[in-house]
Amino acid sequence: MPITIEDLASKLGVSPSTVSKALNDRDDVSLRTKERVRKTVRELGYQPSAAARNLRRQRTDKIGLVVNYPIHMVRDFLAELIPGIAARAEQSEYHLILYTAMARNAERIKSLCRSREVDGIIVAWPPRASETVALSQLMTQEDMPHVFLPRRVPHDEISFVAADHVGGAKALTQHLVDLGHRRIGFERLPEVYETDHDRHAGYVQALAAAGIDYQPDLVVSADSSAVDYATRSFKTFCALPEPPTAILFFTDPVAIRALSLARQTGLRVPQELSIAGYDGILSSGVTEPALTTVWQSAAEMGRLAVESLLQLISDQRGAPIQHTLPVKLFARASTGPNLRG
Amino acid sequence: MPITIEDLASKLGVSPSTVSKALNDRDDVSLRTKERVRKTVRELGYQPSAAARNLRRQRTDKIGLVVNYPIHMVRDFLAELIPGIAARAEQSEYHLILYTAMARNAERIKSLCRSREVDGIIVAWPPRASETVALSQLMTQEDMPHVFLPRRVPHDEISFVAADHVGGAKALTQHLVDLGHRRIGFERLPEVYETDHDRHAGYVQALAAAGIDYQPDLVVSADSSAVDYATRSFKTFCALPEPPTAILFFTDPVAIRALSLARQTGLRVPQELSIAGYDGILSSGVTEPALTTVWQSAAEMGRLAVESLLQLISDQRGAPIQHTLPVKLFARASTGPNLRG
DNA sequence: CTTTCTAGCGAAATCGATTTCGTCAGCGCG
DNA sequence: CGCGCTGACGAAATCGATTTCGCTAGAAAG
Repeated sequence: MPITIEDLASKLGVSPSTVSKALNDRDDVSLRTKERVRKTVRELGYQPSAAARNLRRQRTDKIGLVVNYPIHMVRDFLAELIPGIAARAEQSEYHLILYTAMARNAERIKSLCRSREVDGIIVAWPPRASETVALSQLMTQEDMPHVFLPRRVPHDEISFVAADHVGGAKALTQHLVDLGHRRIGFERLPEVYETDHDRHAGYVQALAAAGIDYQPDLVVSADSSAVDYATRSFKTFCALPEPPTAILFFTDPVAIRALSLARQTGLRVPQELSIAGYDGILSSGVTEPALTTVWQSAAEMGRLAVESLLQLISDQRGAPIQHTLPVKLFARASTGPNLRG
Repeated sequence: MPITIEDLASKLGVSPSTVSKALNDRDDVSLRTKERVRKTVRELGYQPSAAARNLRRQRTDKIGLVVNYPIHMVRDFLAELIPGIAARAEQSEYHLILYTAMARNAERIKSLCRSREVDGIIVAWPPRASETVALSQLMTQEDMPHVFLPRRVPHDEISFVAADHVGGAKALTQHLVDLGHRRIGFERLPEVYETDHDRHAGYVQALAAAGIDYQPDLVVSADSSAVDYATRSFKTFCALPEPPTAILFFTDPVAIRALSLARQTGLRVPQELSIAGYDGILSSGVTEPALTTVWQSAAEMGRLAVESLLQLISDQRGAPIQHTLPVKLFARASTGPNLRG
């Protein structure tokens, strides 16, 4: 039903090849003919069939975003990331296709590669390095350019865009040290995650730089399988013989939960306890007191991921691209001077 | 480079047509052959080329989401909407393509229709009914099924999924009336927007039902062009000879801003002033005090939009589908009994 | 005047699937 | 035995663009 290139050609009295070449600005078409073609295209509102050109050109001008994680757990981040990706992609005449229902399913990613419905893939949130490596190998075999997000992958051949979690945790810890804290609690996840490893390293580095001894009992492993592990972690800290005067929680939601637990317990924040989060979700600015946190710009990561991917797509055999973005410290009211010595 | 149907066919010693028919489960292929084909497909990991089948079948199994609005203004809603849409679409083997950079650009929507790269379109946020109608006509001409979101369109032939803003504003107003308020401030937008019209209608209805006279000076038009119109609206309310004891703000962010302005002014919420928002953004639950608001489930709207769209796609000439979803009242701590008589 | 280019165009192949239509073998039936 | 029917398959057309490869006419060169 829509106008085809053939319709156009016969209306102009030329062949379809000429029309195609005119539209793609090849140099074996006269200027006069190009003008005529373009004029008629505008008049008729001709738009080439995406399917036909995809088939012939063997590319689609689309990139895929595979979210390999329960979406509700990363909503805030996605809310920034997706517009960031889409905006940058559209600048280069690419569009974004979303694949959300393929959690941990290598089989589906393989199908996606083979169907060739995208020219490249951004994979978000495979939290373990081992999974990441497996997925990367699979996509490499299928000749599918790809970039991982939002954490580094300890592997030279894999492209990623990550936030600098060493630097982030270090900056937060440093901030607390500057406020006079010396007993700083640190909530961590099981060490299989690179992110946890990095943040812990940042914490350790900042302590060392300040000449503070590392005290293992101030580091609490969150039992993320428990329903309300925020409460659990918080209580563990409070139950210590000598509780910390400041605590770094692993994510903002946990820290926000801790804020209200502290209120319930009658602990004043930040006078009696400083609390900091991590990740800079949208809500963190409006709590009472406002939460100190570090922020990784998801939109910026998305933008960079697209740029890296486009480069991988054009440079057939280019080197992997790895970006580590600085994170920014937001020192707010939930952290304050250590008044307990 | 990837395996084609021809490779498969020659490996099996049958024709491509037979392979295709086997995979599409046609009944002029023997069961034995089907089994053989399926087995080999699994072994080789064959996946049909999306472009080729799109071209031949004249459909793509993809739907487009056109966000016709500055994204940063609707981030919270999008964070819910997009996963809702994607999840429902993927249940039916559809995928979602995002188009964000086509604000107010009918030309680009027309191109999208003609390129046939999607089978249907969900259009989010054309705030004015006139725009909506124009876009709808355009897409109808191009034979492109489409659904609008997230507000009603005053037009019988246009499909949409909307939240019930009359009901929402009514419920909020009623809630305040129940708390003993009789001077209830209402912030509104210019009336060109259906949403504003509906909410105002709900406010008026609730007042009437409670036997309270409508007082024009309690209704403040927000000057949404001003940078900090939240402050402006708030001050206008406070400057009234007889200020309201409760205020309904147009959106949660404005209400959240009002909360902190009230704190600065020394006005206690809710004892001296009740404040309510609208839209149920994620942050609203963590303010101090927690914000009373109404919530429209964006995920649910997305789900419904996809279902409507799929139906429009299959029923070539089906009737338009219109859904108005109830909104839910979240009565929280920012509204309380009227203590000022 | 012949030969050689070159600019500009078109015919046809191509991308990889689906679908239509025709073929053929085998079977049942009169 | 001949006819029609059916089940199973393949050849070829098709979707709508792009790209390769010729072809031709006229200009330039000798």
